[in-house]
Amino acid sequence: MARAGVTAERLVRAAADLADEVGFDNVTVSALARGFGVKDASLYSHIRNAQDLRERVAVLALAELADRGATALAGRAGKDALVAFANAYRDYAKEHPGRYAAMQIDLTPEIAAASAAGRHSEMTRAILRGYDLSEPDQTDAVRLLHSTFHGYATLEAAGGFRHTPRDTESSWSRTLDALDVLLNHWPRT
Amino acid sequence: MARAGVTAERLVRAAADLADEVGFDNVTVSALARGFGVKDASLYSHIRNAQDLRERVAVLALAELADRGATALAGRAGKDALVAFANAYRDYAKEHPGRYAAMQIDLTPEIAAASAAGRHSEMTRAILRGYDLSEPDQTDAVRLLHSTFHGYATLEAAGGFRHTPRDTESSWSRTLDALDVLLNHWPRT
DNA sequence: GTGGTAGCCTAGGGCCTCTAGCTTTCAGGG
DNA sequence: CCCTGAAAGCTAGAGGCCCTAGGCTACCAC
Repeated sequence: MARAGVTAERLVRAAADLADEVGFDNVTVSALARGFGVKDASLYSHIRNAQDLRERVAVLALAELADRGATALAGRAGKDALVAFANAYRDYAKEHPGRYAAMQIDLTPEIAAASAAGRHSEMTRAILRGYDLSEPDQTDAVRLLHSTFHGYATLEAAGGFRHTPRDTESSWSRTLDALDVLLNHWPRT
Repeated sequence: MARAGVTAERLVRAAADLADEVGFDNVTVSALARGFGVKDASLYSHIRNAQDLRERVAVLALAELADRGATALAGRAGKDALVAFANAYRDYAKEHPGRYAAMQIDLTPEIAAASAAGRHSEMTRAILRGYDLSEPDQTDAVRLLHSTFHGYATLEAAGGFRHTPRDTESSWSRTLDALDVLLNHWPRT
């Protein structure tokens, strides 16, 4: 009975990789066990259940994306920061569709609080320092930016833009230009 | 052997209702059969398989939402149209989370073409008639609007805005103001 | 009445989740 | 060098979901 050397961490990483390959919905405990050459039941000493596994993948993805965002923001301000951060977001979604999908599951407040989710809001807020916005406009703008990034990434990944000839790269670039203009012309209360 | 009177249409409608109640991911052929007081296998003469069922729910939701959008747009133009359409979109997502989730699955090109998906783009484009935009800016703006509506609706539904005190209603209203400003100041090429 | 068809059924196989309880490996202390 | 306890795996098995194959039955049209 040779040990496969399974740990919770390796398991979650494998699950994330599998998600990127076959889709988050198709990640199963059984498939994962097969990948490690081990029986399904053996994995339950590392994870509580399938839901737990999914949540861990979500937390991993949130942390990875937060790191990328932080790198993108480093040393940039204003539109530069906006573009760099937005690209980090979209690129991650394109490179890691499974991980990105995992991020969308509804985390319990406790898990969400312990995750990197907060860093995402902070960073989006940091971008706005390059623009002249005070509360509550800032919060509204954060929500708009986050919505737009997320919406664009998911719609593009789901092929929602395929039916129009216009290439998504140019559209994305223009969308960022537009958001920059928007933040500069934010309607005052 | 009393007949339960199952038809594909009633099945799809029941699936959609169930999705709104327990979440789209938890809609199962078995649960649906139980609801009709019928065995699982009996449903397979009405639907091809579980995936087929999901697609039909998606198509139903797309059509319903398109109808609401059309009603909202009737007799309105400019910002009025923008706000009415956006609200129709968001309200539908709030009232019918399961149906809304169904709309996000990746439809095959054939099914997508036969669905009301095209009407959605058309309507979004119609809103832009109130603003002065020509191609390719129009397509880019359509994508931005759609992304933002969709992103806001999904993030709000997933509770992504819960951690900030600011109420989502006001944020939404201001977001629409901002989008109106944006369309009026769209960066020219 | 009598067909035909549509609606339901039983039987059964395959995959996935998860629990319970047992065996083996391995590291560290006596 | 042996012993032992924890960690890593295993088998068995129950339950749920998906789906196919093939048979029965209610109902409508003629």
